[in-house]
Amino acid sequence: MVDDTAPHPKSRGAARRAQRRGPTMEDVAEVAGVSRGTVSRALNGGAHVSPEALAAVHDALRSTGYVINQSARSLVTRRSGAVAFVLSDAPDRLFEDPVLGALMRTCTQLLAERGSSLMLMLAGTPQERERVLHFARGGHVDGVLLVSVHDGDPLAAQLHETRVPVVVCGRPPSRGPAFPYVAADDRDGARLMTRHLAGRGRRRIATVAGPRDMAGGAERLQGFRDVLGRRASRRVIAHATAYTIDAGRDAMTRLLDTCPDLDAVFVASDLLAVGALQALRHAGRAVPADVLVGGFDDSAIAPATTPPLTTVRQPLPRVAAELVEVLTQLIAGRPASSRVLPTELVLRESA
Amino acid sequence: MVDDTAPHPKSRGAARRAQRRGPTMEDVAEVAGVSRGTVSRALNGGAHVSPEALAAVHDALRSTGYVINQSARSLVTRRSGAVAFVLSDAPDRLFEDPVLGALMRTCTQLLAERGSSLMLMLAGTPQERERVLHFARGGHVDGVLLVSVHDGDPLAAQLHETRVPVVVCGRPPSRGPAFPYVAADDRDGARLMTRHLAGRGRRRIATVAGPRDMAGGAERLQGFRDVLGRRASRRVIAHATAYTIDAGRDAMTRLLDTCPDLDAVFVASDLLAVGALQALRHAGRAVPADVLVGGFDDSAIAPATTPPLTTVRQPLPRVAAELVEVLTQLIAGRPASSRVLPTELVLRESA
DNA sequence: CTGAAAGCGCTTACAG
DNA sequence: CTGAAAGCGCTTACAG
Repeated sequence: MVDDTAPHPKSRGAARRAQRRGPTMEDVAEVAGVSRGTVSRALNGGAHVSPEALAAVHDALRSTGYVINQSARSLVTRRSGAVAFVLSDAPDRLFEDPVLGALMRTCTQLLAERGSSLMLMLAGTPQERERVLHFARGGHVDGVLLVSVHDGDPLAAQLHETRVPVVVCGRPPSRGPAFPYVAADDRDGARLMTRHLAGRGRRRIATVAGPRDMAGGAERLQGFRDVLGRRASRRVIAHATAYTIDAGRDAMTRLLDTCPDLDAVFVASDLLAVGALQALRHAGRAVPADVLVGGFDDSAIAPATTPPLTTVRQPLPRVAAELVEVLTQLIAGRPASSRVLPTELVLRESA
Repeated sequence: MVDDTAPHPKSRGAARRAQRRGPTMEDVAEVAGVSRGTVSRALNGGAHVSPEALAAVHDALRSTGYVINQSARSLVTRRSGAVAFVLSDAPDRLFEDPVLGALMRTCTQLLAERGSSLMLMLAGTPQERERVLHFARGGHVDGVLLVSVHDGDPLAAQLHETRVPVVVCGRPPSRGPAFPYVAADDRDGARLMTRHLAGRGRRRIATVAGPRDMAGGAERLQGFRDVLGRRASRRVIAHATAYTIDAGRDAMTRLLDTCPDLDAVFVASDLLAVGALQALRHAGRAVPADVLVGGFDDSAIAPATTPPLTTVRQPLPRVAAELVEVLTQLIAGRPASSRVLPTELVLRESA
């Protein structure tokens, strides 16, 4: 006769389940009639597991409704399964930009397909940056996607010290650590647009450049200069203070002041172009009759401006895909190199 | 004489550090001259720890550069420290909307202040939804912020079964599970705008309503009807198929067809209004001279449309704050009730 | 192929 | 107030 009141293995599992803990790997093993180790192996690729055991485990998995405990797994594998999407610039107004949304969305999706998650992190303030570093050092994330870095950004250098895998979106400033990056070919895109403007017979071509210290800005301005040479005098260049509609309006207004006879303008982002169009309208200049306006990005807003915006397309889905790909390589310990993706001119009505 | 070659406790820690594992709580305890338990207590509020021990631990914390291992902590506390921000609708075009960006940004920030992280998750496809459920069941997230649910969304019901804390952004469909929600007062906002339109002497007021099955849409339409009564015939209502610029243009075009004599239109979102303005312009109707246009949201695009958009402000920062607050309560096991936040009219030039 | 066992780094009753 | 110890749920050499 056995003492039925004595606790035995089976009752433990039952009790645990009763208190809503969810089945553990031990429970699955019990149901499948194998050991915990075998269940684990079956879950992780199924190498060194017999077909029968595999089948039994799979049955047990569904019958128990097993869900792995990621914390327990992470504790031993030292992989969190998450990636930080870090907005390195003061992101107050950054979120207005559809470009960012598109990037975030595609990254989230591609990461999910690889079983990883996107953790959104802000890094505009010192405390926020400290938090990012903390996450990197503590292994809370396996890698970081660094978006919108600007010159002299302290975060990049600090991240470098943590040795966490990092890939930068956009060409990073030359003075920071040499992280791999993925960027659209900003310079060539700017050349494409500037040439287009010049090709339409305009003589006085100006540009609203991006903020001086931000990724992409310098490249696009350089492309503009490549085509225009000495004609690209300072009077013809206005730097926006941020990538926002308001900043675009202000910069365009200044441009109209310093260079009233301009007949075309290359604006370094679509959002800036929305502002530039406003300023032009306000000044009574017709687009494209009096002034040709070319944007950059081909974001969701471009076809919706008045008139619809001729712009340079950044291949955002590809940027996102390469970003995720490169980071995945890095996390796996494999080397990965930067990629620069081609841009293309998208003709609409503004130029 | 002691055998110096024998491994002893201290050498273990040193070896571990050498292989770049980072200091553990054990190391901190050793440096502070206390036990691991005391370090843990010091870290978790410092209750039942003497001032001296506390000081010693804090010194050791900085001198060792200790960073907690979140996985280990989560394993025992059953708290992940992360919250899922779930985009329940097919999010293809959703990310265009600055409203979403603002919401995400503020939530991320407020969550960070409370030591939690925002995990972005898409839930447009069955696989994506399954992933969300998996995360909820597996405790990978402590709670979920459900954004943009629509009628008949299967995710809500399934999430309910997992018993994970959920708070919905926007008024959830009446037939789903009764999650607490945080919403702007859509109905009252719509009334405000419709009354404003009527107050400016317009006789033929139409509306571009949101998609039939989406959160907010029904409420805003109801508010419109509240004011207009029987005058709100079907001819005067066009439903957009999504909250996008394109859908706004299409809906406005249809409206112009069915109700060519309209002299004012209440558009259920700013992004839709951008499209509506395009359609109006294309049809040669001057805004506001011929047609008054009122939007909803007061998103970043509103001041930048042509003409600047009169709209209804949703208090997004407050929505985000309440969302985080309610979810925090729920996670802590305290009950929390829904909140509806007041909206206000923002007068610009379109109406 | 498979099981027993050690170990990942914490937290938290339990004694004292 | 504090330490010793159990335990959270996994993975992964190590034997067999």
